Amino acid sequence: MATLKYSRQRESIKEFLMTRKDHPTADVVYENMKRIYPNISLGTVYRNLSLLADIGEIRKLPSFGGVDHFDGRIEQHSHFMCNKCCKVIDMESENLDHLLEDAGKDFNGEISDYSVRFFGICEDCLKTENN
Amino acid sequence: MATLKYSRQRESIKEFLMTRKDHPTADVVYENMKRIYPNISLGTVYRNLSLLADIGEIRKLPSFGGVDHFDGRIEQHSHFMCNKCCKVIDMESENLDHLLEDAGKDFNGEISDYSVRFFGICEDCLKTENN
DNA sequence: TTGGGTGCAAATCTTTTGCAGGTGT
DNA sequence: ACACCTGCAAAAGATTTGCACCCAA
Repeated sequence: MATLKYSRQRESIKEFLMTRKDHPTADVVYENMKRIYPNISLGTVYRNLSLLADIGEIRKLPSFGGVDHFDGRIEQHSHFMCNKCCKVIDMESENLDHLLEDAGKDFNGEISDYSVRFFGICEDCLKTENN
Repeated sequence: MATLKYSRQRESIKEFLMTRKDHPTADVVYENMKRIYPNISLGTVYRNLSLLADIGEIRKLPSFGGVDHFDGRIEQHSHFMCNKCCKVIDMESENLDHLLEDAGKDFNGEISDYSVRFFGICEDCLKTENN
C-alpha cells in the first residue's frame, strides 16, 4: 500500500478548496494553482484531487453538468446546479439519512452512499432572465 | 423552432429503450441498433438520444460512473449504481417530492427537478465478493 | 421543394497515464 | 537510497459537430 508523502502542491490544492464556498472544477483549481506554481501540470491537479477524494479529505461531485466538481466540505449535504450558468450551490437541507434506511428496505445489495441533487435556475440567473 | 420529422432510427431507439429494464449507455444502444440498421452511426444515436430526452420521451441519467445512461421510464424514480460492476438499477422508493418542497424553503432560485442516487455493491457482486 | 435526418469522420473536451527526472523521509 | 510525486505530452473515452447527401412532409 502506498505511503503518503508530503507535497506542497497537494497541500495548496486542499487549502484552496477549503477556502472556496463554490465547487471548482479541476480546471479552475489548475488555473488558480498556476499563480503559486507556474509550472504545475493539469495531471498533477487531477492526481491530487483524486487522491484527496480517496482519502476523504475532499469530496468529488462527479460530473455535475458534464464536469467533475470538487468540494472542500466533506459532511453529507446536497447540491443545486443552475441549468443556465452551471454554478453548483450548497443546499442547506436537513439530514436526509432516512433516505438511506428507506432505500435499504427492499434492496438486497449493500448501499454505502447516496446523493441528492437539485436542478433549476439560480437566483442570479432569474434576475437576468428578462433580457 | 424545429419541426420534428419522422425517423425510423429514432423510433427504434425509443422502442429499444422502452423494452429494457436496465439503463443502457449510448454505446449499448448503438450496438443494438446496428443489428437493425447496420450502417447507423454513433452520431445519430447520440443525436436521437439527446433529442428524445429533450422532448421528454426518455430520461437521461447524466454521467453515472462517468458515462451517460438512458432510461425509458420517465416517471421520477431513483437509481442505484454498483461501484463494482457499474450496473444501474431502479430503486422503488416511495414518492420523494417532499424533498423538493423542503429544499425550496430556504432557496431563492427556482428548482425544477431533483435526482436521488444511491451507490454501493449490488446483490450479484456481493455474492462474488469472496473470490 | 425544403428543412430536418443520416452516415462518416474529424474535432472537442475531460480525465487518465507512461515516462524520465525530482523530492520527501 | 527508495518510493512517492511532478511536469510534460500523449492517450483514452465520451460526446459533439461539420458536411454532403438522403428522405419525409
